[in-house]
Amino acid sequence: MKTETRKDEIIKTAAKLFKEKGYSAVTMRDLASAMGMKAASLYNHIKSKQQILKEIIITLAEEFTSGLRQIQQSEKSNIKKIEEVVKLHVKIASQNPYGMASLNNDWMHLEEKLDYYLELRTNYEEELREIIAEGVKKDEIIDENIEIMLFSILTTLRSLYSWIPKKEYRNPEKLSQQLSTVLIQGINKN
Amino acid sequence: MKTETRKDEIIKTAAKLFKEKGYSAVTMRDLASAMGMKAASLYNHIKSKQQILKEIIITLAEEFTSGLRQIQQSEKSNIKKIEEVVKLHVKIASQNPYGMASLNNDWMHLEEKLDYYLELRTNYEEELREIIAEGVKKDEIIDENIEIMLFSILTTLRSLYSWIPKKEYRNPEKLSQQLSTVLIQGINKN
DNA sequence: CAATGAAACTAACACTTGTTAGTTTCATTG
DNA sequence: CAATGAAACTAACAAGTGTTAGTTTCATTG
Repeated sequence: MKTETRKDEIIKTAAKLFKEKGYSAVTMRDLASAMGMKAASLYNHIKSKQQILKEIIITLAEEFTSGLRQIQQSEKSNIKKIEEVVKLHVKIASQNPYGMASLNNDWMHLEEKLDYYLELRTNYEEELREIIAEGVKKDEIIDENIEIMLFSILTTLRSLYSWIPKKEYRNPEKLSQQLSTVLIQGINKN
Repeated sequence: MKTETRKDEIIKTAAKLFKEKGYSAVTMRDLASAMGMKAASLYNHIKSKQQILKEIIITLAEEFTSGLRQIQQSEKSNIKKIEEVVKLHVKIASQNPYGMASLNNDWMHLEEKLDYYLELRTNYEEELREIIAEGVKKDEIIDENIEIMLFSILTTLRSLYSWIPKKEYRNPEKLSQQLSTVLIQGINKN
């Protein structure tokens, strides 16, 4: 683990600002000011505003992709696989909640890398859909509309970044376990 | 139901554009071009770009607030109340998915009305939290972390706008029912 | 048919945007 | 101590921003 470069600091700061106002509303002067420098100085470290967004989003998207692939290849039940997916999202969102905001809200501002991002995203959804479908086939999961189950789980997990900074969610183990319970068992007592 | 004014058309078109690129990335020239006119002409109908955002968001936020108040005042079980909340979200998101995108993603760009919006939002969350807490107290709902149940339900409902335009969700009755099942009963078969 | 008024237009404004070019600062190193 | 190189700076740019002022178009109406 090498020490953090100036470029890394800029990207981290940018992610924080992007979370608050969105990519388009953050100017290079805003970012420079948050870094304690002038806008032009940023360009000693980064190539463009666009590149910052790209690095934030693509890094995260690839983390999700490789994380899910590992889960997919394991020999667990499909319910257990979903629990692992919950853990994956909690872990990544805990490590980088700011970046997750860009991933969720600013992906459409990717330029050259937009198609690549969409490919990763589509594949991710498809693999998760298959886990659910397998679960239904093997009688682990109720025979309800698969798209709705997928939607419900995925949107909850995708929004994690906005709740995780609150103090009651500092413990990723506990959060993952509680979230799994709610998503899988529901909230009904009977 | 009076006929749609030019102003209404502008706001509707703006909501569509805001959904695709976000408030900050949509210019008045983009909006004008989508309306088939020049940017300056927009100002015959609207006061400012900011006013468009305000009308989109505040209208929706107030719809949610009054909708939830009615549910709260009814004499149903808390589980039934949650089912009604699901219906409310499905109904509003079906009617105005574009506006919902602004409500979810661009509320931070409200200026004078930001505090008012945040008040409505906080109250909404608090009332829903109370329904869940009541449900737990009355043994209708499992005694799990209330914040997590609230989070899970609310984020799913808040993201509805992005899935509803897909054809399989055209039937609001069916969608509400299926969503309620998944959110309340979970996905587990046992 | 003259007057009205809604709704478009052209032209321009002051300011902000991302980015580039070239320069300065200064601790580290041969 | 001279040379290096990372990291800041100033100044400027071309393009784009929201918005205003004043004007034109033209169907509707008294």
